[in-house]
Amino acid sequence: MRLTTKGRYAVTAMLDLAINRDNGPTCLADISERQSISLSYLEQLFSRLRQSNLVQSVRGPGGGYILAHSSDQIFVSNIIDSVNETIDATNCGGRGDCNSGDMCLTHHLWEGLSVQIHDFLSGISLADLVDRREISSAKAGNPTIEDHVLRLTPAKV
Amino acid sequence: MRLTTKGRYAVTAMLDLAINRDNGPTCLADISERQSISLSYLEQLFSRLRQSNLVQSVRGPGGGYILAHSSDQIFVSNIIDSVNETIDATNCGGRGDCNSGDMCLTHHLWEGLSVQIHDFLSGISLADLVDRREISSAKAGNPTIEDHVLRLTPAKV
DNA sequence: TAATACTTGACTAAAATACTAGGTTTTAGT
DNA sequence: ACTAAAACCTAGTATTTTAGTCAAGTATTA
Repeated sequence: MRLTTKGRYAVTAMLDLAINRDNGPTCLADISERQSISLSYLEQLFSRLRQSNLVQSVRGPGGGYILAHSSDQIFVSNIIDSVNETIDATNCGGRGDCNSGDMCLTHHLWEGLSVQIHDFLSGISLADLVDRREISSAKAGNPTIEDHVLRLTPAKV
Repeated sequence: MRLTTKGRYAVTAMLDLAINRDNGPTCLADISERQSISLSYLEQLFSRLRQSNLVQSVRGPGGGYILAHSSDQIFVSNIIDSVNETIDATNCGGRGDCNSGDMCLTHHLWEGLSVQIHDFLSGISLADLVDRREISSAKAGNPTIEDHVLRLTPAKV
């Protein structure tokens, strides 16, 4: 989980798509102008979004991008995961060969926290943002904060 | 709100401090060895943490750093805010002189989302992490997810 | 008084971010 | 068939951030 302006750009662009959904495919040039994001940077972002099957492209004149799913099925976490590489939370490259077990404490700890945040953002859909609804727990089926429990390995420091 | 390995380092180091609290001040060299973070990088991070009044330094032999408050009064959001510059969510540098009002839509939108995440991390204290307790809502007074409502300006796209 | 420990600042390398430039396909419309 | 609009692709570049090193301090106290 990485949270920077890059993710904001992607969420903003996807939101633009969701808002203009009724007008058919939205071309990147329009998004670029409306949201003040460089066209080529958008192309990079949408390349990833397309590979993640969050959008579908329509080539040729009048083409552009459309959401691959309904806006209540696309969540902020999906978008951010799509454009950001995930952080390697381990110090040993995931091999688990760390000395004295200390790394495993902090590794699992941060991983748990990261899951928390991820689950939280999994509860906010594009539809939520568009409709300005209360997020999470307003919709049945979404995990509420009470559902998230940190599960950690025993401390050893 | 920015979420990278830098914040993870800071949270990890602060957690190390919380765990070793009973042994008096903890020196950065010990944290460096236990958590595999370079000493000088820790110095940079703790310079910020001290300026934010999250830790206090004890100079001289046997010195080190101690938490400036009890571990249930220090929250993950405090730590991350301390070491990361905040993102400017506006395209116009906060002057609000954006054309056609589109920026203000996305600006307020992202700002609202950012507040959500921030409030969420404000519900997780160092004590929660140390004790591996259920986070948030397990403690009275912490905001629950239901308390957070996105407040946005009217759309205009 | 010397060891310990924090402070400060300058510097560097690597990575990520944001953008630029210049193409190539694809395809709707004429 | 031609044209233009759009996706799509590749490569490069500038800036910022991240992560860390190095060096020369200052303060504390055993």
